[in-house]
Amino acid sequence: MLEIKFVRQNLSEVEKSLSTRGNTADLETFKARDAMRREILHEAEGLKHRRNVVSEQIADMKKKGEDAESMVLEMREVSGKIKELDKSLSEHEEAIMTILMGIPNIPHTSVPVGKNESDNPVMKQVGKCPDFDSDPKPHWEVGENLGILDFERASKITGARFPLYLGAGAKLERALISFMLDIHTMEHGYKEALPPFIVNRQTMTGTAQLPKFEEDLFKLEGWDYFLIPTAEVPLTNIHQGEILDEGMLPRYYTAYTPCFRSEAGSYGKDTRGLIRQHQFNKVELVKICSPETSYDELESLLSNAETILKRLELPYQVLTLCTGDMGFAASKTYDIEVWMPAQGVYREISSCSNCESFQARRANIRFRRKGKKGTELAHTLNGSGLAVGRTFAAILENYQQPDGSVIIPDALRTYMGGLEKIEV
RNA sequence: GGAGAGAUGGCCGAGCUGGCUGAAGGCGCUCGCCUGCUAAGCGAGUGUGGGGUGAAAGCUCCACCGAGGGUUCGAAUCCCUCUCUCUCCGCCA
Repeated sequence: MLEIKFVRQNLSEVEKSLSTRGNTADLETFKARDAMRREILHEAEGLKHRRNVVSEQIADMKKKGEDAESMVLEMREVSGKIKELDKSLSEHEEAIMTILMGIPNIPHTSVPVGKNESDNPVMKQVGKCPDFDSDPKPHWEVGENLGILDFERASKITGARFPLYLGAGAKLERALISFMLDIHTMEHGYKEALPPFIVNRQTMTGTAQLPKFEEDLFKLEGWDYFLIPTAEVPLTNIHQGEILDEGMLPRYYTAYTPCFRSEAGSYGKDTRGLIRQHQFNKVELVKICSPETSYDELESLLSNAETILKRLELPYQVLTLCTGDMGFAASKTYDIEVWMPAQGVYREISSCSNCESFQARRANIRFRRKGKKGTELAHTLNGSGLAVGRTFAAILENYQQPDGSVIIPDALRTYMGGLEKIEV
């Protein structure tokens, strides 16, 4: 959410930034409601002041045994008026909130303007794409042939877009999770968390999944609770409503969680394999920091995620998302895409964003500078480090052998009990 | 699931027979004094959000005692609903 004052004072800038993202908002209504709100607020506060003063007089008079009946009658009327004003005030505030909640973050000045994913500039490409004598198989074929992935039985158990890992496959997924968490906690300084996988409405609103994107979420029947679509949600909300000491910043958190997404509107996309599932595993990185450090923190967050791919020796590229392709809460986002040889394309495996104060304002995450009065909003960042299922898929495709087996990347072997190769 | 107790400022903790209580007292923290050092002691200050005014410091007003409603001229204090925490019983991984 943007600051109401900022929107009030920068209407045209907000409108311009919205258009580069391909969004609109009812700023006319905002302007009108905002003006009315302030007018009513002024009147209501004046009456409340009068009520406070007169109530004190009434107390004095009663103490002296004097008759205060006429004042009581007058105040009865004033209180009625206040009640009316407060009601209309909250209506305006609700309407303003609805508009404000629907406005995406303002892109950072360094973000390239563009319409969609085809306008995302490639920043760099790392690693060498493997050569294959014959056409490489897609990961679902590799996995099913090895008996480590079973989509048919998964759909029997639940339905489409759920994974079933078996044997060395289940173990590989678990190994990847441990591998990623160990690097982030032991080498990059993140604190490991194991948060709830179900969160309430306020938490979902804090990180901006709500109110706008409710249809993307799984909601529990009979509860105002939701399955998390990413660990970004519980991790960023750890300090929801808190005022942190400057010395506590930056906070780095990492967690493995399953992620649940309804994938509404993606029918027919990536129907095969691990790429687009209703449930998938992810190791997430979250940072909470002071505003002046957040763009440096974004660069190091990106490099923390890249480390995983480098250690696994998987080829990848990094893109800067253009204004039209960025997520709702982000000011700037880098995507990491891993090489998928069977399709001959790079696929997103991590998305690293600086949300500046956009989420912090909603989740009320503030900090106090030493020796300074007042509080400031923190900046929040998040990134995948990495999407585990997609990493699994990339390993199957990049490390597949002509005989159908899959070599385990060196870095992972200790996590696989020394296993060097998965074969039938 | 049944019975009871509670939720107050950074923390602890009064107030809860309604009216100078934004809130006693203590701890912590900041600044100053004192002091071989440290500790102790003394003095002052120390919440958040939102209006108005001002270049700013500031001044001023409104709101906030878990959340939301209600009663009242007036609510931290009374009533209702909800959430959470704790204790006991039951059930259970």
